[in-house]
Amino acid sequence: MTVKHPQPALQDYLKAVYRVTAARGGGPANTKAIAAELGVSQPSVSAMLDRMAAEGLVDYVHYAGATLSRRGRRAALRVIRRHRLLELYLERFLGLGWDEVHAEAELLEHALSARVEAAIDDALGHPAFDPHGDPIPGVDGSLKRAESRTLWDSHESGSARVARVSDADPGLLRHLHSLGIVPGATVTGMRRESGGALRLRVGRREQLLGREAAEKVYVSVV
Amino acid sequence: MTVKHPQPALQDYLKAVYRVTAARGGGPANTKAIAAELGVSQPSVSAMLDRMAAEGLVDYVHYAGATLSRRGRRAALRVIRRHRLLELYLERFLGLGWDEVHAEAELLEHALSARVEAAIDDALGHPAFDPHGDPIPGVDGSLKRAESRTLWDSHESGSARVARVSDADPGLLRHLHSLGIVPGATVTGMRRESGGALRLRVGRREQLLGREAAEKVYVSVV
DNA sequence: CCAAAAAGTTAGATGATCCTAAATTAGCTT
DNA sequence: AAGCTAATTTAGGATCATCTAACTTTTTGG
Repeated sequence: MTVKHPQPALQDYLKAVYRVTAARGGGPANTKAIAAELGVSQPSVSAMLDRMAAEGLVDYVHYAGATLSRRGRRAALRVIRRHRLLELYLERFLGLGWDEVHAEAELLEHALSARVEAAIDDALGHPAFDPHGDPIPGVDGSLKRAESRTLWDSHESGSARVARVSDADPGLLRHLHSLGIVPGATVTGMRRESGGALRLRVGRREQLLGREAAEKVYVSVV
Repeated sequence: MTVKHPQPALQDYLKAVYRVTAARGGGPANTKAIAAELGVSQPSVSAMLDRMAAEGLVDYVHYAGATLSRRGRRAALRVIRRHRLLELYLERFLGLGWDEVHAEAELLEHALSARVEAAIDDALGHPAFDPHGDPIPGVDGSLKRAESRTLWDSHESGSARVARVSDADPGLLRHLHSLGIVPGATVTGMRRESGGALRLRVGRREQLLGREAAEKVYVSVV
């Protein structure tokens, strides 16, 4: 029998194409980056992109890369919506730490029916952002634009508001949390130190944050 | 060392062997019944039982049937635990109807990590029964014995307490709910009618319940 | 007690997803 | 513009879970 909804693997590829495309400012996603994103070999990506192109989910030009079609984008946003709703739900209602929720949501997102998705959305009061500050797409595929300026790059502004934090690395998340760097927090007095660190203040604590980490925190300048 | 859960299909087979074995009072589960339980062909079952036997999950004698090994039983109870915890959680915390929760739990149960399983168990206060009155196995594999006397067979007792209800048929569940036949309810004045129905009272409502349905309700005589 | 029916298994194939190794293409660099 | 290198695709398999068709074993009923 034919399966009607995207398979788990397909959903992961949709997300990966979406993320890689975003990271390239809209340019086509290349095989290598998608493979890295998913922890899969490049030939696997090639093959899957062919399949997705045949199903009208991506525009795929061999050797050039893939871009989500309108349908593909809608499907990708739906997967991302479920992921982020789950992250927030797991944090709020089940007491998981913000460093744990990404991995758990990854497991659960493919098993979430529209019914339960809606129930979770209701329970959360139709939230706009997940625990890392990433915007939650609407059922209709609408999406708030995310901040793209990193904390590292905002060293010349007097102060900045933390908008979101890259979500996949639990260690980083625990570290940032311990420094008080969470969405909504205000950071001031940024100054780059020699040696690739950023000196900054959160509340009245003076801190040092490595460049690697500071580039994974996105802010709006205030 | 992420303990690798058995694959989704394997988990479904574990549950199926468990249920068929139970339905046969401990006797080995036969291929046909397992196939019917899972909606799969008999050869598929044959092949999977071979695999499960190789992994030490079942004792399988060709042409005779399969029984869960100690390990297989533990694994099956773990899957059932997750299923029933999810059913209860979905009903209590997400407002799903008792006729919906079985299907949704079926989808989610294979994606539930031990971490989230524990969080759900905590949120529910370590419950002993799911919404249909089925006992929830402990993490250690302990299990309360379930009532096995059906409402249909209790027609000679003056009254009975509903203990549990077969959970897979949403239509039946809605019907029973509308009659007030839910776990905990007390039923009195049972009398078999000609034509295969059971006359009974719930509270002060006099009702008729078909034999088919009355055989899917389990009671304790009071 | 044996032949037909029922149940079960073997054989062979399919589709999804993944892999490695080999061939091809594109993009730099000189 | 020729060649090197990095990226990509093609080729050829492997595994898992499933199917149908054909064969075998067990059960059952005259």
